[in-house]
Amino acid sequence: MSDERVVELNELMQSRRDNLEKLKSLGFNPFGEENARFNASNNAKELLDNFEQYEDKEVSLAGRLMTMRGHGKASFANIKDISGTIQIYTRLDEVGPESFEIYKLLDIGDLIGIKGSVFKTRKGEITLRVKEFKLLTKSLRPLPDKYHGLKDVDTRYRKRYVDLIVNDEVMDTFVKRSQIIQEMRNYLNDKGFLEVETPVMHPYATGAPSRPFITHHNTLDMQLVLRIETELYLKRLIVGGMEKVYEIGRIFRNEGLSTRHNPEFTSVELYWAYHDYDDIMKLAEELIAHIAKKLNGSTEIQCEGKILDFSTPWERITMLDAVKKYAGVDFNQISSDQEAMKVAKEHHLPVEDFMTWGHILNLFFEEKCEEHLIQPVFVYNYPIEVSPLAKKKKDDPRMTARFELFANGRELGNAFTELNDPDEQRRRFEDQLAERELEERIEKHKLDEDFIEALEIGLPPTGGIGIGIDRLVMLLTDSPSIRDVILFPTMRPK
RNA sequence: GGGUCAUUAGCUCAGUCGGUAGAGCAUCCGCCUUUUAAGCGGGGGGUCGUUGGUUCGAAUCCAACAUGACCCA
Repeated sequence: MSDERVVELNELMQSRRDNLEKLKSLGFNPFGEENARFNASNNAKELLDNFEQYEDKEVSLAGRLMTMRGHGKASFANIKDISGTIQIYTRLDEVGPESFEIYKLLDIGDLIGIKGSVFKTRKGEITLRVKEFKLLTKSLRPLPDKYHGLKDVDTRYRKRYVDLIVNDEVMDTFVKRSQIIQEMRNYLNDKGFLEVETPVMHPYATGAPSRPFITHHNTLDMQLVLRIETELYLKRLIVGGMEKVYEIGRIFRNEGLSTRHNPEFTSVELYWAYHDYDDIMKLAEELIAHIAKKLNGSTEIQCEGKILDFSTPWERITMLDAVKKYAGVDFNQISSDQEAMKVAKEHHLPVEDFMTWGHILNLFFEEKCEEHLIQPVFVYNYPIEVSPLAKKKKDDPRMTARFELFANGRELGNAFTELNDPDEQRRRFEDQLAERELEERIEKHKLDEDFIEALEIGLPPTGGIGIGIDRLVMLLTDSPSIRDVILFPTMRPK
């Protein structure tokens, strides 16, 4: 720390550094001890929930000092740990004059360890009566207002550590996020799925229609891209005989930011050999119902003022029926691309020249139906044009054995019976690439020859699904923005 | 990419018609041994996002830029 820097400190920070210097001069340097463990006997919630058990008993606790209310020769304060907040009460005549002098050098935000006993104040608040305390870390910057907290969203996302300290619901959301992922693993592991890790850095972008982030490997002197999906590597593992695999991991898409999109996000993809999309549908609804029940004790979820019921089985509707129901257009009565285009224009949909019957059906679905899908629902049988990796329906070659699951008007997952015919897969990839060129959107896409080769070795009949973890967490924690469920969302540097 | 809004003390916010800025919390000093948004008395703290412009004079009006939020594509 240069002298120049010290001069820039404002009054609030200077006062904390002054207190630190006073503590050091008294022989207490909170940063100076390498053996600074503090073994707390309890957390705040245990003491609050089990007062009868702990009343007048000696306990210890560690946490952050959140508020202080001095009373001359005594003081009340609140201590917060991950479980909650408990009041402490410190008296000059109980800790002694030397300790009380040190107590007076504490600041809000300091981390302290306390030994004491539990009692109830006159007003009935369960309180820890301090016998000894130890300053574990000095906080050198002020925390936000104890009452109004930190509201500025920009600061909340950039300084998430402060957000977590002062906004309890933020901590709650991220604890739940962790539990959701844990329950997902528990469920899949119990079913015999194998968790695997496939490369994050790919030689080129494949599989999904998205722009990649591009990077470079120095020694190999080659371009690499960050993955935009995990699908093709996981299916290679099914070829290899793994039979039931899943990967929970980060995906990177070089696209816009919004309340529903962050450039890096987390997905789970799973693949199940010798099964199909019907089996995956049952697995998906059970998986999510399981997570909801573990998280909230119920399959009913409160979300944006609505009650969403995840109890199984969920509603199932074909895309054709959904479009008929919500857009009032019966694509069974439309046979040509020209006719479909005409109807789309009548409905003022943003059509593009390359679009065919299936694209337009899908466009109707996206534009007119998705927003109505509030209760959990599987929409199945997707047009082949928008499903390059899904198996064609035997009885209707325009359609694939694919479904997406929706809740609260948003897509949560995408699944299908995997296309395993290598020659058809090659044709679909080629069509997809040709379409990309027409759209002039995508660069650096190449046909994944090695994946085709894997299919030639033989992919068993397989069902697979990808679920957006962030969107699932948004739903289950009633968070309106994806930035509320990602600890450090992508931001421009200030 | 387009539109709307926001940016004032560490935090949360006022600031009227253009006249060089206020409150609560926090902080500092004094008093206070069951308070709890503790209380009482006193003090300090600001390049009003940045850069220009208009004006005798700009937190305030105008423009550009920066960052963010919301809506649209």
